[in-house]
Amino acid sequence: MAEKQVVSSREKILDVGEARFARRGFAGVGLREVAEAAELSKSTLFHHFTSKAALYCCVLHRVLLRLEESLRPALERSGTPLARLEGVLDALIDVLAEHGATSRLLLRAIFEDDDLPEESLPESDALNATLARILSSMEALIRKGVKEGQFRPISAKHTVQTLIGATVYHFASGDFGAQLLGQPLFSAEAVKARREEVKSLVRFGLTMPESAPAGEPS
Amino acid sequence: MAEKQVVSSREKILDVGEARFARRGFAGVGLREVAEAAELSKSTLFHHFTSKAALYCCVLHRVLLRLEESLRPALERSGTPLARLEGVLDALIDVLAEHGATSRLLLRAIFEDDDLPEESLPESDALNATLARILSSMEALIRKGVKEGQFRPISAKHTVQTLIGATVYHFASGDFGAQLLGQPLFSAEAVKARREEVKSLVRFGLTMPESAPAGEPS
DNA sequence: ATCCTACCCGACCGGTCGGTCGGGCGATAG
DNA sequence: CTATCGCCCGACCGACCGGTCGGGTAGGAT
Repeated sequence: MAEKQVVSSREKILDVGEARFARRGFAGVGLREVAEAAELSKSTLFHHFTSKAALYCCVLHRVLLRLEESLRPALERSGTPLARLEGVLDALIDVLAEHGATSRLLLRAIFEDDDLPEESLPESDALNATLARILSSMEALIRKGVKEGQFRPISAKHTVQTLIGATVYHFASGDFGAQLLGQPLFSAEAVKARREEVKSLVRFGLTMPESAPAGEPS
Repeated sequence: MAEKQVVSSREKILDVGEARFARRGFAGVGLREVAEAAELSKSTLFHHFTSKAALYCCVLHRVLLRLEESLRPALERSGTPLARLEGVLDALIDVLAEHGATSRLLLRAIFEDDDLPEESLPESDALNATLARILSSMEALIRKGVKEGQFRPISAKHTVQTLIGATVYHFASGDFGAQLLGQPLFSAEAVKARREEVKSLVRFGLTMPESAPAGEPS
């Protein structure tokens, strides 16, 4: 018998932790709340996880592993880099849309460097390795293909949200985002590059007709 | 005498709160920590603010007011909508780059709906009104101008970060983001529109030469 | 029957949380 | 002089925090 119950206690704790941490963040969630929602005693949490921080890392790691698994087929499929990248983004969007908590968790993990204590748990190391794997494969894909494409419409609301989102996100990323980018986020070069990029996105977004042809009659 | 000291206690509390809340979030900051950093007693915090939530709202509101003030000249300047919007984004980038805490605070305010207790403080209402003002004026500007523009280079790293950032941000926005967008974030139409938008951004980003001509010789 | 292991629990620990209370201090008004 | 007011403080509160402890229970191996 592989599983003791319909769903193991460990998985149930991770499920609850994923939902709770996504909604209120690391500091905002109490272990009593998690235990109660998982229909377990708080002591049992410490039987499965060594600390609250370890539980948090395990939750994040499971999310990243699930994400990697969802992206892998698209990454390994044959075809042009553009088609493969679009497939990856399709898969990314699908998995984010399916699990509402995933993106919140990722965003927190990316821009909340200070949630966890400074010491690095073994769980956090495994987590970072998985994240690095995902990012490097996507970056390699982008770096490989330089193609031209045709435009697609974006509504004004989508445009403003994307611009604000991308910009706020950029500067909100902190040390973690700087690590992704490979240079300090607030350096003069980075600010200048960001500015040019946003201007380009604006010009790009504004070339799109505002009415959406894809469904949505309202 | 308008000011009692070089900087009033109230402003000092707001300064400390801004930095701390940006770094660790609402639940992650204790009032003792704030009081100590502001060189005041914790009791004094409650003399100036009715509760921790009220203090948090006042911090956010001050940030938004400062942001609105920075954007106003660019918004009111004459010129084409494209030039004005670029000026607004310039100002936005400048203010975000200058105050590192601002963007983190904004991101939290946008995607952490559950940080604050459910009841709406009077402070939070004023805050939401200011946010709505800023967003509507930017959206009106975008909606007004549909122009074509020339491209600017984006590096692969910038591209992947923007794509991930914009996408994660989109799905991380939750109820607050759905309010910005005017429709549910996870509806089939929204997912489809988002997918098309991201594809367009990919094609757009990939048409850019990867070497940057604008300064930056390294 | 005995032992071991995995799993789970209630009770409890020291410490910290947001928030309250009564009073002290200095300036201004009468 | 006293009264008042804005500002500030130390001491304190009940509730809750993350984490520990000793014990209980079921099952598989011997």
